[in-house]
Amino acid sequence: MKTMHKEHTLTKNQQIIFDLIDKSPEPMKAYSILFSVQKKGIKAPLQVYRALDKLVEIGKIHKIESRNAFIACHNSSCQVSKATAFSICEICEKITEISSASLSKYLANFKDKDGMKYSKYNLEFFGLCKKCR
Amino acid sequence: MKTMHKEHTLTKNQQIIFDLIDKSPEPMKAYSILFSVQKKGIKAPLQVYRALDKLVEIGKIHKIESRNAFIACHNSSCQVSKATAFSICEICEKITEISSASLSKYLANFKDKDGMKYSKYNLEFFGLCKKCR
DNA sequence: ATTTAAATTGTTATAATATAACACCATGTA
DNA sequence: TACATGGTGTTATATTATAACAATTTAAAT
Repeated sequence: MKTMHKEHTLTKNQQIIFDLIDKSPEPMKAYSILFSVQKKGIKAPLQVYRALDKLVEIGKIHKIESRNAFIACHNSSCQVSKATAFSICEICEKITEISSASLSKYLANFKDKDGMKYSKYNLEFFGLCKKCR
Repeated sequence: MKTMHKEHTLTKNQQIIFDLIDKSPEPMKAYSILFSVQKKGIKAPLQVYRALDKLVEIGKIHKIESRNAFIACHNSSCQVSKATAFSICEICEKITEISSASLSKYLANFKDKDGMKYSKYNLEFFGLCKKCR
C-alpha cells in the first residue's frame, strides 16, 4: 500500500475542544474552554492546553496572539497554520480571519534586507468594524 | 507662541524602564524587567506594567505579542506605535524590527473584502536567522 | 499664586494565562 | 512480544497581568 497522506484523526479531547471552538461565534479563551468542557470530563488546564497546542499545530485552529484566544480555521487552504491574518475590531472585539490571495502572496514572498525568507507569519489588523464605525 | 509638537517627557519610572529595554540586546519580559529595576525602587509588577503600557502607547517600545516581550523601537519614523513588523528566529529567538517601506506601504493601504481599512497592525514573521540556518 | 484636572505613583491582593513533572494508557509496528 | 510514540490524568507551580484604593505629582488654567 502506498504511503497515504495521514489525516489527523482527532483524539477525544481534541475533538471535544475543537467542536466547541468551531461552534463558537467568537474566539475562545483557554479557561473559558476549560469551564465549558468540565461536564465532559476535561478537568485540568493542561488537558485543554495540550489539545489547543495540537490543534494549532495541525492548523485546525489559530491563536489570536494579542488576545490570547483561539478561533477555528475557516480558511480551507490552511491545512497547516503557517500564514495567518486577522482583523480585529477594537470596540466590539469582533475577529475575522482574512483570506486574501494577494495579501498572502505578498507576505509569503516577502524578504527582508538580509534576504531572509520566512516560513511562517501572523498578522493582526486593528480597526473599527462596520457596525462600530 | 505656536503650538508645539508635544514631546513625551518620560517620568522617572518610564525612563528607568525604557533605558533598560533600550540597552537590552534582546526583548525583555515584564518580570525580568521587574527584577532588574528593583534596586532602583520599582518593587511591584504594576509599576512595571504601567510604564510598559505608556511606553507602548507613545511608541517608544513595542510588544512582541507571540513572546510577551518588549523591545525598544528602532524605527525613527514610528512616533506612535501603529504599524509594526518583526522577524523572529525560531531557534535562537533573535528578534528584529523590520522597516521596509514597501511592506508598510502595502499594509497601510490594505483593505479587506468589506472595504475595511485599518488603523493599526502587527506582523510577526517566523523563520531561521542567518546563523541558525 | 491658587486651584483644578489629569496623570502617575505606591501598595496589597488577586486574577488570568500557561507549564513542569510524573505515572499511566493506547496504538501502531518491528 | 517488545518497543516507540503520542495521548491522558493529576497535582503542583510558574508566569503574565489587572483590580482597587489612597496619596502625590504635574500641567494648565484661572
